[in-house]
Amino acid sequence: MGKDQPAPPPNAAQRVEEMTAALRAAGHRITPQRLAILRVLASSPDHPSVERIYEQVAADFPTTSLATVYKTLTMLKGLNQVLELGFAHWSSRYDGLKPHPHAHAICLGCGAIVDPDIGPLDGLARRMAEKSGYSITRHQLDFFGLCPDCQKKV
Amino acid sequence: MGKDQPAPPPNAAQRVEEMTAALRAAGHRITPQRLAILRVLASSPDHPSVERIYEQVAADFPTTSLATVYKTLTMLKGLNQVLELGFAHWSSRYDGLKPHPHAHAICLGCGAIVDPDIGPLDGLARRMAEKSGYSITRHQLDFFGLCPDCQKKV
DNA sequence: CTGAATGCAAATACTTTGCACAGTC
DNA sequence: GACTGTGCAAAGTATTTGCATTCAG
Repeated sequence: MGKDQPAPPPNAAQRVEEMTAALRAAGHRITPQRLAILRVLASSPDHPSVERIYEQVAADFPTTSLATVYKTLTMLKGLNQVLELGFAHWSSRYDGLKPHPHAHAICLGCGAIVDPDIGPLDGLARRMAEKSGYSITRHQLDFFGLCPDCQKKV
Repeated sequence: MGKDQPAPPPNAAQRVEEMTAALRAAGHRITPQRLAILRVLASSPDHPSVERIYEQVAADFPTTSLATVYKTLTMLKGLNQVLELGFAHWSSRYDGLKPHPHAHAICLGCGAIVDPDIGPLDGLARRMAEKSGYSITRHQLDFFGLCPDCQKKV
């Protein structure tokens, strides 16, 4: 049992299935380590960092290495089974529950990340494509501020 | 004379003034190195990297160091005189012309960055604040894809 | 003159890579 | 049994920091 872990989402088991299937379909093997990583991803609505995923995996699987976590995440990213939230000054965070681009709010105080549905960005993406001439394949929208808890602490 | 540098924007001189004033107002000194950095920022619509800024500054000012460029940019960031576009797997890029958050399109082929006006994100920011309870102070919206030139090359 | 800024080099943080061994299919 | 995946350690990249020297105000 973790510290203040949010409740695992209802579709966790299903997501593990999907990710497993995607790996197999791409000709990759399902090792115990990978399965453990998938389970962590599928049950973490809090967008864990590599380090955090590693800690949780290492709990049941002490011999796991950070490198394996990195490699697995890179693989899942390539299969669009996990969304990487990359930042300049902090380590990346990962979303294995909704592996398609969507807006996030990041707390500058404690690092908490949430992703309520605020509607699609298709309109903006289309306008950007038109005005820039770029062919857009991916996007990242991050709002930075303070979460309710950290607002109180100031 | 640079390589394929875009034309410097008309308000370059004015922006140098503004940035200089902001530095002075904050009690910082205007050194030749800093002035050179400001000039590069004010005349670069292409969102240069630190390395690129450094190269240009070093052209007229061979003794400049990367550390100074980093320190100056951090300072300007704090004064909201430059916008940092931070990414996970590439070095940050800087916008000294429009130092307030706005959408960008990044070419995954050549790294070109453009920022046509696609309208404000206030609505989304408000919705995110309401739904998340976060107090939002800053945002970053990036579209990734291929620029017109790189589309041809594929 | 005096304290802030520079420039060098060393340190840091995160991520990737090479390779021998282990374990899945 | 073949060959991918793992885990360790070393390498790589981007950025920050410490400190003696220099210089702007």
